[in-house]
Amino acid sequence: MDLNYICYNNKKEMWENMSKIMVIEDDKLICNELAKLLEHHNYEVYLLKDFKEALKEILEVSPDLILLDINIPYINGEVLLQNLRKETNIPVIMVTSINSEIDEALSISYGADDYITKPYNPNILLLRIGAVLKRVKGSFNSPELTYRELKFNYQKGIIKKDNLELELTKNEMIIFSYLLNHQNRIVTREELMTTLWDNSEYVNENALTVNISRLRSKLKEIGYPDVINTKKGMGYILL
Amino acid sequence: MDLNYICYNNKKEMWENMSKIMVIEDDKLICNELAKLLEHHNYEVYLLKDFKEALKEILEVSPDLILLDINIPYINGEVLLQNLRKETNIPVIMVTSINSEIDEALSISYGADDYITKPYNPNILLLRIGAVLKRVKGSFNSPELTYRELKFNYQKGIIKKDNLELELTKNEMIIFSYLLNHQNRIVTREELMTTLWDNSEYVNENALTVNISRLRSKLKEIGYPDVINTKKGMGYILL
DNA sequence: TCCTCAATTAATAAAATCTTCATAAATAAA
DNA sequence: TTTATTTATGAAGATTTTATTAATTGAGGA
Repeated sequence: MDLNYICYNNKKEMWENMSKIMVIEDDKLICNELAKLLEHHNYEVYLLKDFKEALKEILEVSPDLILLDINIPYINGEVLLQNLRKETNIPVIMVTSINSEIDEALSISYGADDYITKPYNPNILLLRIGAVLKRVKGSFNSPELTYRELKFNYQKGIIKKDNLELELTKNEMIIFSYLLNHQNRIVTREELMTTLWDNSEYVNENALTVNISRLRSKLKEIGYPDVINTKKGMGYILL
Repeated sequence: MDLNYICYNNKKEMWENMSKIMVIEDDKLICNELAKLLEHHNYEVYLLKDFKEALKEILEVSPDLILLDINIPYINGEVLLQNLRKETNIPVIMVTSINSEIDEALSISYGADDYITKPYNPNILLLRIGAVLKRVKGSFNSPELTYRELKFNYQKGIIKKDNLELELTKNEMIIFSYLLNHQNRIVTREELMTTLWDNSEYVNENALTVNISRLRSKLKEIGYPDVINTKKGMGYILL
């Protein structure tokens, strides 16, 4: 059978959790790079090199997201987008050439969910993809924050070290990620309190202490006993 | 010139004391109200209505704080926040819609310094803004004050010399940073007293002396025995 | 309904830092 | 040199802040 698209990353056992992304792009180089990038981030990638039957194949594959290059020869990406929108709501991220602001405005008015200009930063692309998928599916692979040898996945609520996994509770996660995101300074207890409990009525001061204590002991379990440093009278800081 | 942001309150003579706040929000009504509110409280307000070039303009304006609406169309505020965090530590307060608990949690995981839900009480917003600014006040633009070969990081509460690190306690930090910020003159003991204990009369004169003594011995540890110079009957000065 | 687990409170313990005290040193004045 | 005044230091003791552990509550799942 003569497939018009290529599917990378066909580890079937993972399919259920993976998001399908269809890339419509005529430049082979970019195509391959994109495929690698996305594959590496656990997306299931389909490449489409031209617009022949594009619509049909989109409907067949039913990707979770389409990355659409607007400068495909012979046909205008916007037209495809317009046609697509008549059939489905699959989110589309338009990839436009540099400084074509008009395109940006237009693609959105035609129903693109986001746009990105070439040349783009791969990380930004990934973030945008993640954001769009999250909007649509309510879930997406949130990037993992790393701290030393630890990988912290907020969405899943786990910290990984090699193949050790640590499950954090909601409060522990909030504390850890706040500290993680402010490694450069002392974080006051007050700050953590508002982060955890907003302006909620009165919550015992000690609740925070207890939560930190538990978080510490969990971190200790995987060999990080002294990462949360107490600055008495000032707050905490991640070492 | 076609500015993408608007600057309110441009009384130049006040700029130095004023904090710049960049508001990223698409709703014009809210925008204007916010601008009025903040302006009225002597903030220098910049409005950004969409995300085109947001990052670039943020870096250009270099605000002291960013108020970021998470529900801007086309792109996700979280993505901007993530990207922003790669470049700078400008504090961000996320403004989230009412029933988006996920967003609240996420904004923290992405490194927001605080969040507030719509509709918000203006006074609470102001308080939060004040709190965040106070945290970073003074030290934001130059997180590390240098003194000879010493780097004093107020936010981390440490003094570094090469790879030696000295941890200071709260009082020691207050004293050292005060001296550091007034290197050019003699600082009276009285001044230091009020800085440390405000006006509480009940504190023994000697408490200050003892605190200075300890600070000195710590500085001595890293090879700076004589930096705090006593001017008998007058005060202290940093050599 | 009961059970489980996380979150909070409560009670107590442990630290770290701060202040005081007693006394010594340093400087200025007489 | 002597004396007075100011500052230094070292070691308690006190205070405040944070930790720990256990008990209670409360929500969600079996």
